[in-house]
Amino acid sequence: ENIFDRSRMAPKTPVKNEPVDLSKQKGCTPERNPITPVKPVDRPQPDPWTPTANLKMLVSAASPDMRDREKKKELFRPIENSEQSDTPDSLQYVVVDDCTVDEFEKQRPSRKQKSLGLLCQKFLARYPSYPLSTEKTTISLDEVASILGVERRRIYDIVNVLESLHLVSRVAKNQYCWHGRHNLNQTLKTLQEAGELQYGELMTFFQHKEQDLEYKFGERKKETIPDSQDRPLLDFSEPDCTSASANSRKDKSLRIMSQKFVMLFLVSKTKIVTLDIAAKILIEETQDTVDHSKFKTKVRRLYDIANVLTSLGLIKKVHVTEERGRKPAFKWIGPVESPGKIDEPRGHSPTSDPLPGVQRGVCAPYQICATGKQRFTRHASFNGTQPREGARRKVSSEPNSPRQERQDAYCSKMINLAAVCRQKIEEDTRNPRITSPLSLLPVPGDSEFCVNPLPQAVFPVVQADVPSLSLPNGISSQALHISTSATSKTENGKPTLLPNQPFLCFPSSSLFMLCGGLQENNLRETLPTTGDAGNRRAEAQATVPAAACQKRSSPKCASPSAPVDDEEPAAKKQTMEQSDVALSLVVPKKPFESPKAESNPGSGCTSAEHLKAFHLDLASPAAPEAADKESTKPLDSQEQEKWSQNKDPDKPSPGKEHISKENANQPFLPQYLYVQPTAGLSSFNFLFSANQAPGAINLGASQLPSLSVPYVVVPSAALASFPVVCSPTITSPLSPVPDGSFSAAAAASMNFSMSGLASTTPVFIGTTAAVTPQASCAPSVEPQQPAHHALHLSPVLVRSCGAVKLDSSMCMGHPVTLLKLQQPSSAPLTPKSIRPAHHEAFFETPGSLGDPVAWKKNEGNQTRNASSVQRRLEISSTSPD
DNA sequence: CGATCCCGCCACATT
DNA sequence: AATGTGGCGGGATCG
Repeated sequence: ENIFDRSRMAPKTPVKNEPVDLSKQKGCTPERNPITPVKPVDRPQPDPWTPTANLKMLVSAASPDMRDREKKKELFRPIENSEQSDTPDSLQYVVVDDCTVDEFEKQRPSRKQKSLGLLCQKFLARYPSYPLSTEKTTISLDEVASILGVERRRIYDIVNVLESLHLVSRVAKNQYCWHGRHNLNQTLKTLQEAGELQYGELMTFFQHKEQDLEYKFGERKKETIPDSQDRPLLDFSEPDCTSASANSRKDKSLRIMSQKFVMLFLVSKTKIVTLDIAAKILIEETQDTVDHSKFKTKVRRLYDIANVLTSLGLIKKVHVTEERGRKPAFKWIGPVESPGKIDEPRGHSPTSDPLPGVQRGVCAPYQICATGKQRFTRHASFNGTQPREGARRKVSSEPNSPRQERQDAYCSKMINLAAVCRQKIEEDTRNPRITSPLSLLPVPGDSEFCVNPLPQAVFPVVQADVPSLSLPNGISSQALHISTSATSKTENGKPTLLPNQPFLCFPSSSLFMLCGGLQENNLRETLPTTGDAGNRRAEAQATVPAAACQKRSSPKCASPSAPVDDEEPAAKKQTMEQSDVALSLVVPKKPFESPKAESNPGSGCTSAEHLKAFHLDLASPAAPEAADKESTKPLDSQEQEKWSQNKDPDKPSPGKEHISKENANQPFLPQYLYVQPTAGLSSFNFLFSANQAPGAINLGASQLPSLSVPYVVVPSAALASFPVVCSPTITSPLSPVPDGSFSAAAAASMNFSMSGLASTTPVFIGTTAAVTPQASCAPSVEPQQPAHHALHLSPVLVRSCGAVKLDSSMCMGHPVTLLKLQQPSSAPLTPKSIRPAHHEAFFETPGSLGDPVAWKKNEGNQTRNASSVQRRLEISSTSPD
């Protein structure tokens, strides 16, 4: 029958679709599927000619549904039958003509027939779900478009979503490679992990709480958004595919949105996600700007994505009725793996309770591309933020070029953003870790703020461990290596710095303070339904991005009970991965605000909420762990596994101590410094403080075990001046510092997750600091602190981390030493011994600190005062020792 | 009338 | 400059 259509169509020509087909087809497929007829659907008279046509018509008349159904069948059928078609052709042909008459009815194909979902089904029908590995199916967009009788634009919609799930990959212009569902589970797993990091809490929040709350967009929207998230998870994609090459491209919103959307389902306990919640979460804007129109557009896109996912059999439409009424929603009906992932070899949690998994979170904004290549892919976090309009587009897709631009953009945006980083630890190397996004907030005045207060900001550095960032794998490789090496050295070596720490100076302008928080991922918690709800909420709230928090004051939030959270976190951790933490960096704009929002992300913000979150986090061992991990990172050597193992064990030990002692547990809020690079991102460097960040970050953070590491970013330029340094190992001591001396040290580590690869190992960078010999520098800074402390990485961390990640890690950071205000004295650690540094060092920001809670822990530090600007550093170093 | 979401303009990216 | 991509949102259709 179908065939007929085609034929008939041709003659008719009128239909727009047809014409297209013909022309295009010519090139492509005709042969293959001569049959192609399928498209006909659109056309009006579908059936007439067929024998059954009349019957059908009748049916349809009787029931629209039936009609639709029939049509669908037809559509699909063609594909299947295609072979046959030929023959009939001629016959049909004739018929067709006659038929034309029938048009009346057919005329309007009805929108449904043209739906993206239907189109997608047709598209999918053309390819085997599980193609033989041997055959490599390439898809020509033009060809498919013509065959299916649609404009290419529509095919992009489908392909983009499929690409986000790695069912296809782009190999060249107009060419995609069909992979089928072989890797679907892996992809989903990856997304789930990523999703947990990013959205775990959020989802919980929304699902439970949020609903209750209403959100009005205007306001809250922000909150929801955690901010930037990152996007990226994706790229990694299956390694295997190789197609990787293609990957890098832009991250377009559709692709990213699709992944995020899927993540939401995977993270959701109920596996049901309402459109509005999804839209809210996916709207990256941090800004309030979010407006209705934006929301509307987002929803439109979600429908597009949902249609494709529905065709894939991954979700189905449902409605949820809430208090408010019934809302459209989608339920995940695809494979669910959740449970599995959770466990991990690690085993972390159980025992660890005290320190439950820690993870460090790191963040890495980047993802690596999957492929071997190493490129960075975008930062997720960063990206997220900015994205708004123009920027987005621009985002380049390709690996190459655009990046810089973006970065630059990022920078600026970054400010706004908060990035959170997380890392997960997993035993598995394989999995790449994901990073969390970081968020940075700009501080008002930022540039200086830090500086100013401090005279040149010098910070004593402590090294803490390092935080690592996760980078995408490939990317960094080199860099990483370097760093690693450095780190490693550190480990071994000694960190020279310790003792004295040099301070760092940052150029004022460039600095920003960041606060980070940790978060865990949580998995989904269980449902909330229970009484927990309340708690949950709290959690959720916590999660909520700071911004949101800010804005809303959310009294609610306050309510949240910490305790609960704690528990959960732990549980979650265990369950889940454990430890991921996200960091967020925030720049406090103003302290005052801070209390609440300010740092949004981080600490401050939410004060209560976040705090809670933090607490939780803190409470949980995670932090410690994180620290450990970090320390480990240094090099390598240790296997990841180890590290993971170590982690647990370790944590408890040293790391914890540190952590605990300080605030670590708590609130974190560590602050970070961020320096803006003048140039593009590329130049950024981050410094981390040791601690975890407050969980704040947005999102929910809640429990993420991870640690956050604070870090600072230093602009390259800045670095230059600094002696900084890098990793301890490295030591760069060399340089003298120009200015003053600072050494920088920061070690921050970043983790990058590698994409596919693996593991995520965190990497750290060393931290030690470089020292600058000169004390000169230091002094300036704070008197309080003596500089002692150096940090080092903790051995443990190092180990663990180290090995794995080497590559991954990046290192941007230079180690820095931080001083901890509080306990400065103690500082002196042995370098190695110290390992835990983590939490130790960090900068506090007043604002962020603001939170009472958070601080409380820190209190020691003292308050940072308020001025936002000023921040002190603290190191928590190990402390007490 | 709100939920869906097709359609295709047009900006941006790539060639 | 041409062509590939794909963001985006008007407005049509569905329910």
